[in-house]
Amino acid sequence: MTKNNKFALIDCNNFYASCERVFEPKLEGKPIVVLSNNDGCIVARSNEAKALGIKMGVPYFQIKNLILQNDVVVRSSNYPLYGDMSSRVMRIIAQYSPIQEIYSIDESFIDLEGLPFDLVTHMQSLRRQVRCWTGVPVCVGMGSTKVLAKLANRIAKKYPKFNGVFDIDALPYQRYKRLLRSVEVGDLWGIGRQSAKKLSRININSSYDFYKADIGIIETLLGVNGKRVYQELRGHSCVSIECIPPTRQQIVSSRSFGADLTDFDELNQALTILTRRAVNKLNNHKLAATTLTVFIYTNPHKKDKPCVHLSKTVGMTTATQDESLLIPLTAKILKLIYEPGHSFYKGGIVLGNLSKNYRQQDLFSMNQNSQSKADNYSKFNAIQSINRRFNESVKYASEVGNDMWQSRADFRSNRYTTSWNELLLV
DNA sequence: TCTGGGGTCCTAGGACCC
DNA sequence: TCTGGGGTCCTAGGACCC
Repeated sequence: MTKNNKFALIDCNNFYASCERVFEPKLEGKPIVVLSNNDGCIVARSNEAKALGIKMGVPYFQIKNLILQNDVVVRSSNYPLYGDMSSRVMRIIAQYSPIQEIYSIDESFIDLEGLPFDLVTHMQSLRRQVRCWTGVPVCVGMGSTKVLAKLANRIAKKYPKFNGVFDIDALPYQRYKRLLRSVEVGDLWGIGRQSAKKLSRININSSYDFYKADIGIIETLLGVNGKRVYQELRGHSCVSIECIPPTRQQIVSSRSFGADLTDFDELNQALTILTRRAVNKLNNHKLAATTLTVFIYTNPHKKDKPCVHLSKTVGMTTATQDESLLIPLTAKILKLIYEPGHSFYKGGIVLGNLSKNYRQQDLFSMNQNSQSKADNYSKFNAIQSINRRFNESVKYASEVGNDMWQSRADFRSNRYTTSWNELLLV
């Protein structure tokens, strides 16, 4: 290690559940769960819900009884609300360090190295300010590597005596050792279920077992990623902060449908709308794509029916961001892969091989009537600006249909911060 | 009846080249 | 009987993250 790194990980506590509470304070102290799209699985739980033994990721229908018996409050996920709350939290965090990485919707790393403050006090004031300005509770973990900051955050959350801020570097070795013994290796950042299983076969179960292990064995078993975690756990920083998000490689837009679909037109409606969403994202990032993948799946959980994965990728000669090309192309690909007789439960599209959108011309189409190209381009722009202003009011015919594909969201709260019609009433 | 969505990176294997 | 060595690129699948 050449320099003394110092990272902090700020993580919102039970983020989605906390966002719901901000706008419904009567939920304070009650068990809350938030469901995934289509009200399928549990994706967030308040502490009270965790205490009831509700696990992350379990299907909602499997624990419906438990939920009813314990008066658990259920919410469908409300991404416009969470996304907006997240950006408010992130802006506050940014004031506490010049170097910030927004790692996920509810987590941010900042670089604390060289800051002329007492770091624990500095982070306590961050916590207070986020809580006070947004209503969202956060905890802060500090360490000389990202893996250690993550681990420290766990401790900050778990033990109230630290008041939400914990610096793992401050521990003397004996206590650090004890801490590692109490954490399963699979709870380290970067060690997932499969790796934990492999490690368990050679009697590595706790983080301390992992810490003590031979680096060669770890690399053989887990590859470079495992080796990185190992080194970070020993205080050698291998993963740096990324202030600028790397250009994305692909844009995915997919859904499990509200009901199983068998009909071509129903599938086409769903995929058209999903394509439009992906294209909007593409344009927001000022990117263009050269490949388009369309896929439809039957439900793998239904054991009595064959599990069918149909998909096809096509490449285009030039990178495009034009929905008037991509939407018909989706329909064309769907026609190629579609097989009648199956019940499809999920589908989507992937835009791949993304590049910066320079509106580059195809070398081989230079001779084409450039006037028709220009017409096409201005039509595309006109539709886009109308849709931005009037809420997606110009549609493709294939976007209109029976809406059978629409996901369930039976328990959605209001979009309090992003929709005029859904403001909080006082 | 009912089982998320959106990403990244790594690795192994195939195709291809000289 | 006997079938090189070294390299690149692409893709599919696996593992991980939230």
